[in-house]
Amino acid sequence: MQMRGHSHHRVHVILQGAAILSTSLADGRKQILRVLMPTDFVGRLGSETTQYDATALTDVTTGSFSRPAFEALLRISPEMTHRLLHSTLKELDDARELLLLLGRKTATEKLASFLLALQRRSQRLRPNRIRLPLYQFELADLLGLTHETISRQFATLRDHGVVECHGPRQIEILDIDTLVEMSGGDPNEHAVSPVMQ
Amino acid sequence: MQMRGHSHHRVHVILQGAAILSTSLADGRKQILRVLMPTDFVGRLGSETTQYDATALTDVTTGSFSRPAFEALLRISPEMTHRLLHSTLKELDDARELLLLLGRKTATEKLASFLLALQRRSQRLRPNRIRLPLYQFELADLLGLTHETISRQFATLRDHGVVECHGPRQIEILDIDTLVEMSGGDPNEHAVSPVMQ
DNA sequence: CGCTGTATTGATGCAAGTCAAGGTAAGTGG
DNA sequence: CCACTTACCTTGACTTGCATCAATACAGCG
Repeated sequence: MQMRGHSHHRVHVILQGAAILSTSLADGRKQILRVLMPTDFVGRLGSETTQYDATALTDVTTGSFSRPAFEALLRISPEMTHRLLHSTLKELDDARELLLLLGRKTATEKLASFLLALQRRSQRLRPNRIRLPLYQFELADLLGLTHETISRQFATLRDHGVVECHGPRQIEILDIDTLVEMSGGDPNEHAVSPVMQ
Repeated sequence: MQMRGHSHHRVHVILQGAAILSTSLADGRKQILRVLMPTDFVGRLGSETTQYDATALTDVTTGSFSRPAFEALLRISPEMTHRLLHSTLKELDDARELLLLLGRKTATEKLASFLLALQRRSQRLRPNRIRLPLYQFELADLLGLTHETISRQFATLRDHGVVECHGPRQIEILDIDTLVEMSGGDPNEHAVSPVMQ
């Protein structure tokens, strides 16, 4: 699957597999905006103008609506509208987390944060063993780095015994406390008493 | 106005004035997520966990709902739900534009892009005269730079005759073509023919 | 076996950060 | 009115984290 700008004015839902949503500049610099997972929507839901690229990471199966059909569905079903609203709000929160990462974190913190977010998300048999959905060179485009820097950051994580790599896109977290330390911390951990003036 | 984490589980609507929505790391590094303008919503709409800071830039008047009251409103009024959905989708698009800027643009491109976005938005008497809603040091926290870098970028824009500064937070765009050139361009300008495999 | 695509590692350069010292303009109050 | 403060901006010297460029390694596979 490779789509430019969600052609045909259709709305898609990811049913199985993973994909990435990205945008890029004229000279080829690319920024991945989101890793799309099952239940995620893709398409021109809001503005008529903004277009993104969707690229499959694995085999993907999707459901698909024409724009008018989708709008009719929303008109008929408040239930559906609420679900879409909540998933959009979740996407917005995820995007904002990424804004902080891209704008203010160092390379080390970026990778550590990403790995922790991934671990939080994926509840697997062995929780410290995670399958990376992306290659290192794709990770670079998600974290706003080069693939060389990603490789070097993985190397230092390995050297410090924080993670272990088992083949490509397969890593194991050995020392999660150090990883948390290296991540620069969550924004919400320093929550202070509510104030309003 | 200064709020930490939208206390009281309330939802607010900006009616007049401007504010910023931001988040920050434990050590003080800060990322501005959005400049809030009239009609923007603030509050814990989606997740129960994520908290942001809202800070007024000017005098601000807001409308306010308790969380249950707001949820009741959404249940009763599909009209309202649709409006909220659309504004959330718009916020998501804005956030994604900022993701590209933070992850992949240079300092020059960041400032140029910001000024162009500002000009696009604000339809004023003299279109090339714009009031910056933020001080330079706040701009730094929006664009993922330091205030020194912002100042230097303004200096080079001035030196090249692209903009002129009339007092703080008041600038005039003299050469919009060069500014567009310096902005690195829009992601959508290189749109290719739609493909889907 | 030799591609092709991904990852590693080293050498070097530079954009932006850091540190530091003013500058300017708008208050404030003696 | 003028010292003094406060808040924002500017500029310079220096440092550094990450990018860039380049070479090599490695694994899967047709």
